[in-house]
Formats: sequence, structure tokens, C-alpha cells
Amino acid sequence: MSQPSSVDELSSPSDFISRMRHTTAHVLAQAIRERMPEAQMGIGPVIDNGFFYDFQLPEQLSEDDFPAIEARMRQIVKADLPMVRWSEPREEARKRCEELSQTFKVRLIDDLPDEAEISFYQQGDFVDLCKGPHIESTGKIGAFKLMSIAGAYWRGKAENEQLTRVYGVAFETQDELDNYLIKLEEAKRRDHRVVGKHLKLFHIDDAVGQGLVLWTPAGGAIRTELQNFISNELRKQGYDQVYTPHIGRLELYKTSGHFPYYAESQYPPLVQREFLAALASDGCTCGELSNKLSDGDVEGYLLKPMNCPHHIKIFASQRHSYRDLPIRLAEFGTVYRWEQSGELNGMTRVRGFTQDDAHLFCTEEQVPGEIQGCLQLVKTIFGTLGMTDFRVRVGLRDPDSSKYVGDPANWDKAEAACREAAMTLGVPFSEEPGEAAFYGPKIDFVVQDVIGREWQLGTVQVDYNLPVRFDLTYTGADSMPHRPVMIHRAPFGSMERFVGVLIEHFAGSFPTWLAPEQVRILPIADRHAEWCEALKTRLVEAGIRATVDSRSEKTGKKVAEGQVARIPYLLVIGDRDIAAGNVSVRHRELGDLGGRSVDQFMDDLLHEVRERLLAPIPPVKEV
RNA sequence: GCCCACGUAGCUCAGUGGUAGAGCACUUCUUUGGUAAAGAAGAGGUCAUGGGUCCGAUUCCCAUCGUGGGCUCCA
Repeated sequence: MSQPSSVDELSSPSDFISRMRHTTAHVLAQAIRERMPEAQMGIGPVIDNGFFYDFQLPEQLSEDDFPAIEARMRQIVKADLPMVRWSEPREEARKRCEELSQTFKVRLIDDLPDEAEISFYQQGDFVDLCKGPHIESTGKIGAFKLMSIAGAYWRGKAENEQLTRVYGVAFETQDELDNYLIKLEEAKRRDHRVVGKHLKLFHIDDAVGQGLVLWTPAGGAIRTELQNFISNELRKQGYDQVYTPHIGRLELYKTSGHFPYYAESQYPPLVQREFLAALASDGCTCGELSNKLSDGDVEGYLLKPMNCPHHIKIFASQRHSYRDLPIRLAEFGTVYRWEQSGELNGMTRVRGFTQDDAHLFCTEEQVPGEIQGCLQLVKTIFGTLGMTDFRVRVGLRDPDSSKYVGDPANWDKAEAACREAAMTLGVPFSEEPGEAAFYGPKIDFVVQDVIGREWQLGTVQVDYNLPVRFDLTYTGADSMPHRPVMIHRAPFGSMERFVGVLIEHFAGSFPTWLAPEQVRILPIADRHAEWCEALKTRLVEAGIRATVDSRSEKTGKKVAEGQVARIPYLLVIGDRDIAAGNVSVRHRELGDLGGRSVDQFMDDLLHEVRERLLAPIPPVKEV
């Protein structure tokens, strides 16, 4: 679901469908109020495809109640009640809401600016504070359906009351609604969790833990290809590969500022045995433990929530001249974060994930060029994968927040560099105040999943903070120590999330270079199996992921299963092929391509894989 | 973490207050078949886990764990 599409939560866009959806929300509120007269109403805005309305209810509402509520809503629609609007002075309006005991509406009025017009809408005997606009009468409402119930905090703040949010969708006609519901079903079929299970790409096991992804052989093949791809690009751009362990001393993260500041979003520290024993015998409380941890009285290790401190220590392990810079340290680094359980989602939101991470250490002057280089890499990767549907977000400081560290003057420079680099990408981008990391501005690349949720993939972040915290220096031309600037960047984001998004992007039909199984050879009869095995060996030796389906099944069945498994190439082999030294090629999308020589097939296939083509070159059918 | 829903065979799902079913997958046999699914037989489940109500619970109630959709959060 999406955010309220209006900036002002009391109003909604004025096109017919939006007005109609908004009116449907009021009809829902009326039906709920009739059912539970004590219900308090929160806000009820228009969203993509529909609406929601928040209520504080005297008793629990369940989705089982939807049929009854929908039935009452249909009666209200059928009654064709006119939507009557009027406005009144603040005090009067306030009194009216108080009399209706709508305390949330009173709070809304109190938050309205002095000059705001305060208006109400009424249908039948149901009155609601609302800026509108609405349609003329409830009879104009088309087809609607209540979708789900969710808890939602008043004003979106966790410390506020939790309200019951009812989501609904509404369209002008039943056909449009049916169409929407069908599309939703289709989208669910390409959900990476569904496709991932079907194609056996990954597995998450209770016994291993929530949000901890197990890469199966098929998923592993995809990941390996992606990592090889990016490693090659990094080499071309002058990156050096490093490796670092999965844990580090608490001290390291105190220096970096990650601990205890972000302690709640990390796995608890690994503390020494002696301390655990002392804890058990002394009856030390959890509060004491956390105090001792943050005071530094306890030695311990942290599962790393980020790779930067380790990379920084590699940089700092040697003296650097300005002539060495920039230094670019890359690692597929696995990090662990304690995401809230309600937020976990397949591969796209997990607790352990591997970033295609790198940290660049450069001079102030090199920052714009390095950012450009990062964006070039992103362009290459997304271009190769045919991912054009993403947006760029430039995260800037929130003007009225003190959570940022570092020199504001440096921030200004960094923000300017990000803005300029983003502009050169040639894609639409938005500047978003408040989206910056605590240590610097950033450029994010955001994509949507099958049901329209946005996920952040790659990121490029400038950091003026950590070099100070770790007192990093390089020797300048003046032989004096200077402070380097750091850039964190991960164009894929994490392998988990990226592959999750890719599964949905390709709906499981990966381009040949990424496909876990690229070629499946189908002998028609048992007597062809030996020849097929030899062919497989030849393909495998050429670096192709090929298998033979030598079961005693009919060819039609083997073809069907190969298609369902989304394998790019099926080779049907019988007497005719063996006699001619040919393979009969069937492509996943293009169908039966007829016979061609083994050499020809391999040349084409290897070219397609080497060039990482999204689709095969148009086939030249041999006669 | 919070709200609502869900958890039955490897997968997709039916079903019931009297200890369970289908399709696909799997195993074996028959079949050796040229581009989307050949036939038969077999095997497979302490109905998520732990309590409670009941003569009896997979079914009803509670808790826990997990999953899904939201909310909050997100270095």
C-alpha cells in the first residue's frame, strides 16, 4: 500500500476517481459508526487504487466483519445520499467535533493554521470534518472492496495511540475492480518468494533464524555470476579486493559511533565467557549489563553491522601519500542487523546480508570525480540488466535536526557534489531533505517490487565523519598531514535484496548468462543418453551450466518441465540429430528453433553469455 | 515491537469435536516415445510447538514460534 497521496491529510485530489474514493472512505466511516457508535475517526485519505480510514474502536475489528460492513456500504451507496458541504468558524467546528466526541478531529482542527477554512461533509446523518472534495452523492460510487486491516499509529508516531486502519480499493466500474484484483493475483505470482520457492533459488529456515537467507545451488549460481560481473567492472575502475572477518571488537564500533548509538538495531554483543559467568552468579540485571557495555567495562565483539570500520583499519594500517589516492577497497561484505520482526520480507528485508561494498578514500578535490565513477558503475550494471525503471534520491540533511555529525561546511560541499553527480546520470531524481545518513549526504537508487513497494538498492554516500573519528590522514604535497574524505558505495545494495528484486524483474526468466541452468539436454530415447552426456560434458567444459534429463519420460513432458523451470535452452536429441551432429534447439521464449550444428549452437550460446545479452540474437534458422 | 490474518505430505491446497484427503513431485514396474505433461502400483503427515477445556482436540480456548499484509523503524 502507499502513502496518502495528498500533502494535506484533510483534502484529496479533485479528479473524479479520487473524489469518489474519498467519498467511499466516508461511506466506510458511516458504516463503521453505525456498527460501533463509539468509534473515533482518525484520518481517511485517498491512496493509490483506493483509500483507508483510521479508527479507534471500542472492540476489535476483524476481516471477517468485512462482508457485513460492505453490505451496509452498498446500501448507503444505493440510497444515493447527497454529500452536503459547509464550513464554519473554528470554535463552532471544534464544539461540533467535541459534541460528536471525535477527539482526533478536535486535534486535527487545533493543528490547522489560523487562516484555514474548516469544513464538514454530511451524508445522511453522518457528519465528518473534511476539506473534500467529494462527489455529489454516494450513488455515484462505483465498485469497491475492503482489503485489509492494519494497526496504524496516530500521526504515524509509535508513541501515539494505535488506531485500526481499514484499507479499501475503489474503481468506477466492477470491471475495473475485477481487473485490478486479477492484476494483483498476477503480481503475487511473480513475487520473489513464490518464484524463489518454485525455482528453488533460496530458502529461509526457522531453525537457522528469521531473516537469514540460505542460498541454494540455483540461487548461488545467480549470485556468483552477479559477483563476477561486478568484480570485473570494479577491476576496470581501479578497485582492490579485500577480505575482512564478520566480527570486530566493541571498541572499534565505539570509535566509529555505531555502538552503542545503534545498539538496538544490532545483534547483541558477544561478550567474554568470564563476564557471562559473572552475570549468572551475581544476578546482574540487564540494565547493568548494558551500562557496563556502553561504559566500556566489558570486552566484547559485535557482529559487524557495517564493513566500513574494518576497511578503515586497512587504510589506516599504512601511511599514505596524496599520490596513492584515491584508494578503493572493495569487498562482498556480509553484515548483520537486528531488523524488527514485522519488517522482515523474503530476500528484500533480512537480518544478514552481503553488500557489494567498497570504501573510497580520496582528497576533497577527488570527491566529485569518484562520485561520478560510482554512478557510471550503476549505469553499467542497471543497463546490462535492462533495469530502467528506477529513481534516484539525493538524501540531504533535515534542516531542523541535530542528529547529524560533522562540519556543516563540509556537508554543504558534499551535498553539492551529490546533486551534481546525480544530475549527470540523466534520470529523474529527487532531492529529499532528511534522508541523509547521520554521517553524510547520499545518493540512493530505488526500485519498486511487484506490489508497488519501494526498495532502496544501491547507494553512494559521502562521509566526512568517520575519517575524523578514526583520525585518518594522508601526506599532502606540502608534506603535511591532511584529512581524506570517505565514500561508501554499494551499487547493488545487498546481494539478497538485489537478487530478490531481479527475480521479480525477470519473473524468474533470467537472461542466459544469469540462468542457474542454462541448457537442458533432452534425449528422446534411452539410446541417445550417452551422446547427450558427451554433449553436456563439452558444454560444461566451455563454462555452460548444462544438465541432461535422461529419465524415461516422453519428450513432451520433459519439454513442459523445462519450460516451467524457465530454462533458456532445451536441446531435443534423437536419431536425426546424432546422425547429423546437430542439436534441435528450443528457446524458452522463441520456441522451437529447429536444428543446427553443435558448433554453431555453442558459438551463439557462448557469445550470448559472454556479452551478457538480455535475449538471444535473432535466430538464423538453418534449413 | 504493534494491529489483523494464516500455519494440514517436499509443493499447491481441501477437510473434520471421534487420531486425515486430492493434484503435482518422489520410488518401482510397464512404456522408448521428436517439442507443454503416458499408464499402474507404492511410499510419504506426532495436522507449527507447548499448555488448557472435553470421555475424546488437527478442529474450541490461551501462550509461544514462524509466515503474510500494514504501522513504526531503517547506518
